[in-house]
Amino acid sequence: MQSRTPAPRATGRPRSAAADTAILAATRAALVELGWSKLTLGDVATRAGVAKTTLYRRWAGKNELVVDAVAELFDELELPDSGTLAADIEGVVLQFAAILARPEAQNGLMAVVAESCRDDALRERIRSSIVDRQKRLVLEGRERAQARGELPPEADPLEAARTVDLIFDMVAGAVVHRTLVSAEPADAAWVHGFTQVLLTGLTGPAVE
Amino acid sequence: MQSRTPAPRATGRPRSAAADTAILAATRAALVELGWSKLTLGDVATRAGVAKTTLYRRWAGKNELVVDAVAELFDELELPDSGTLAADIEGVVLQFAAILARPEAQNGLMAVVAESCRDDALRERIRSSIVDRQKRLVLEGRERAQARGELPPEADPLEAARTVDLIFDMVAGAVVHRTLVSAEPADAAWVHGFTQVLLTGLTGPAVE
DNA sequence: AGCTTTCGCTACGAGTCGTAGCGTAATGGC
DNA sequence: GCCATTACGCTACGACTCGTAGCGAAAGCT
Repeated sequence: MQSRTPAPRATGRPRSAAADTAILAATRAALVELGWSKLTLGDVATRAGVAKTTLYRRWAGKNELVVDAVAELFDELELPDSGTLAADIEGVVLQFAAILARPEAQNGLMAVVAESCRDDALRERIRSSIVDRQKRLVLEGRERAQARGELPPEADPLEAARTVDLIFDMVAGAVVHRTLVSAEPADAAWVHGFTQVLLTGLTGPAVE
Repeated sequence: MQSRTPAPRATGRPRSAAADTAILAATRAALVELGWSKLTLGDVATRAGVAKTTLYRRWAGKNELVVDAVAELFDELELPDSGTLAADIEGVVLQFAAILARPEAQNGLMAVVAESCRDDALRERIRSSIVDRQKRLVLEGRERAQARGELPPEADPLEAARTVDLIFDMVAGAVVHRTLVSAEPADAAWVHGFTQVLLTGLTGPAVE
């Protein structure tokens, strides 16, 4: 799931699974204390109680390691079934905001996204282990809302995919920008206002 | 405006303004070719035709230099007066997307934002030289739309400021996420759909 | 002139990188 | 139980970047 296992051999000493979890935890701790730029693989190895060479045997570099370490933070994301689309959105956005509020997520996420601009393999790794898992929530929430009749059904599947992508970029982008650029907390009040605008638009009912 | 001038002395040899522009241009060129992580100040100095020590005399480090280099890209941002709120939004968002499509902006922007998580001075520098200039466009566009009657006027100035912040995070966040995370172009079709959702909401008229 | 500040250049210690080499530990197959 | 195979811990290494110090020369102002 995490380190790209290079076809696990049937013979020989198996890789320590405990080392994997220790390394990823140490990476997050180092992200909190040092941030991205001052994080060194040697330091992570020391924290995790493993040799530096072990790190290089499992991950190609700092980028891949941090992606895996941060990806685990998003494992807890779940789509609540609150009964209404608005409540579903507010619930999942609040979860997302809570993860982004953690310093290890802030320090790691933007840095690897920046690196992915020049590394397609890294971008693919981010997409498969972080982004797609988030996007699935949008897909499920949309289907649920359409079943409830809260959203009009899409006939064209290609058009539907475009809409899901748009919504996803709007939701994730707004929370990320609020948290990391504006540096303000995406708290319950903000999430409520955001959901109102997303559902009814600027010209719609007053924003609460 | 760019390098934090340390109280320009009236006496002595003045700093070469040509060196400043050459350094910032060289920084952008290095961002395109090398990306953030492999960009070194020694390389920038060589490209700009100045000594490495000159760089360190003007900027505290890589972060500050890249912020100033990227900030210049946003100088061209202007709010068009298209007659309707929707057209105004589409116009300015397309401009913003065009800037974010440039590799020097992609490589530099996210990296400095990531660094700013652990450096309040850097965050303030980004805010004053990049973010606030963008936010002013939202403010102007909103006032213009309210004068036209396209948006309801806000009585409470504090509430109005909150709404402007929300809209700004939604617009900038969506474009940034689309461009840098989803890695898809924010072209005219996407901007049109985005504007529709922003104005009328998901439950409003069909997206297109 | 004389003063002040900047500039280009060189050199330096400190720190990190990623790898190679070695002996040892932990599996599965015979 | 023995052996082949792989992972592990450890040390050491060259290469590179960092940020700074020191110097003489250049470019302004009064």
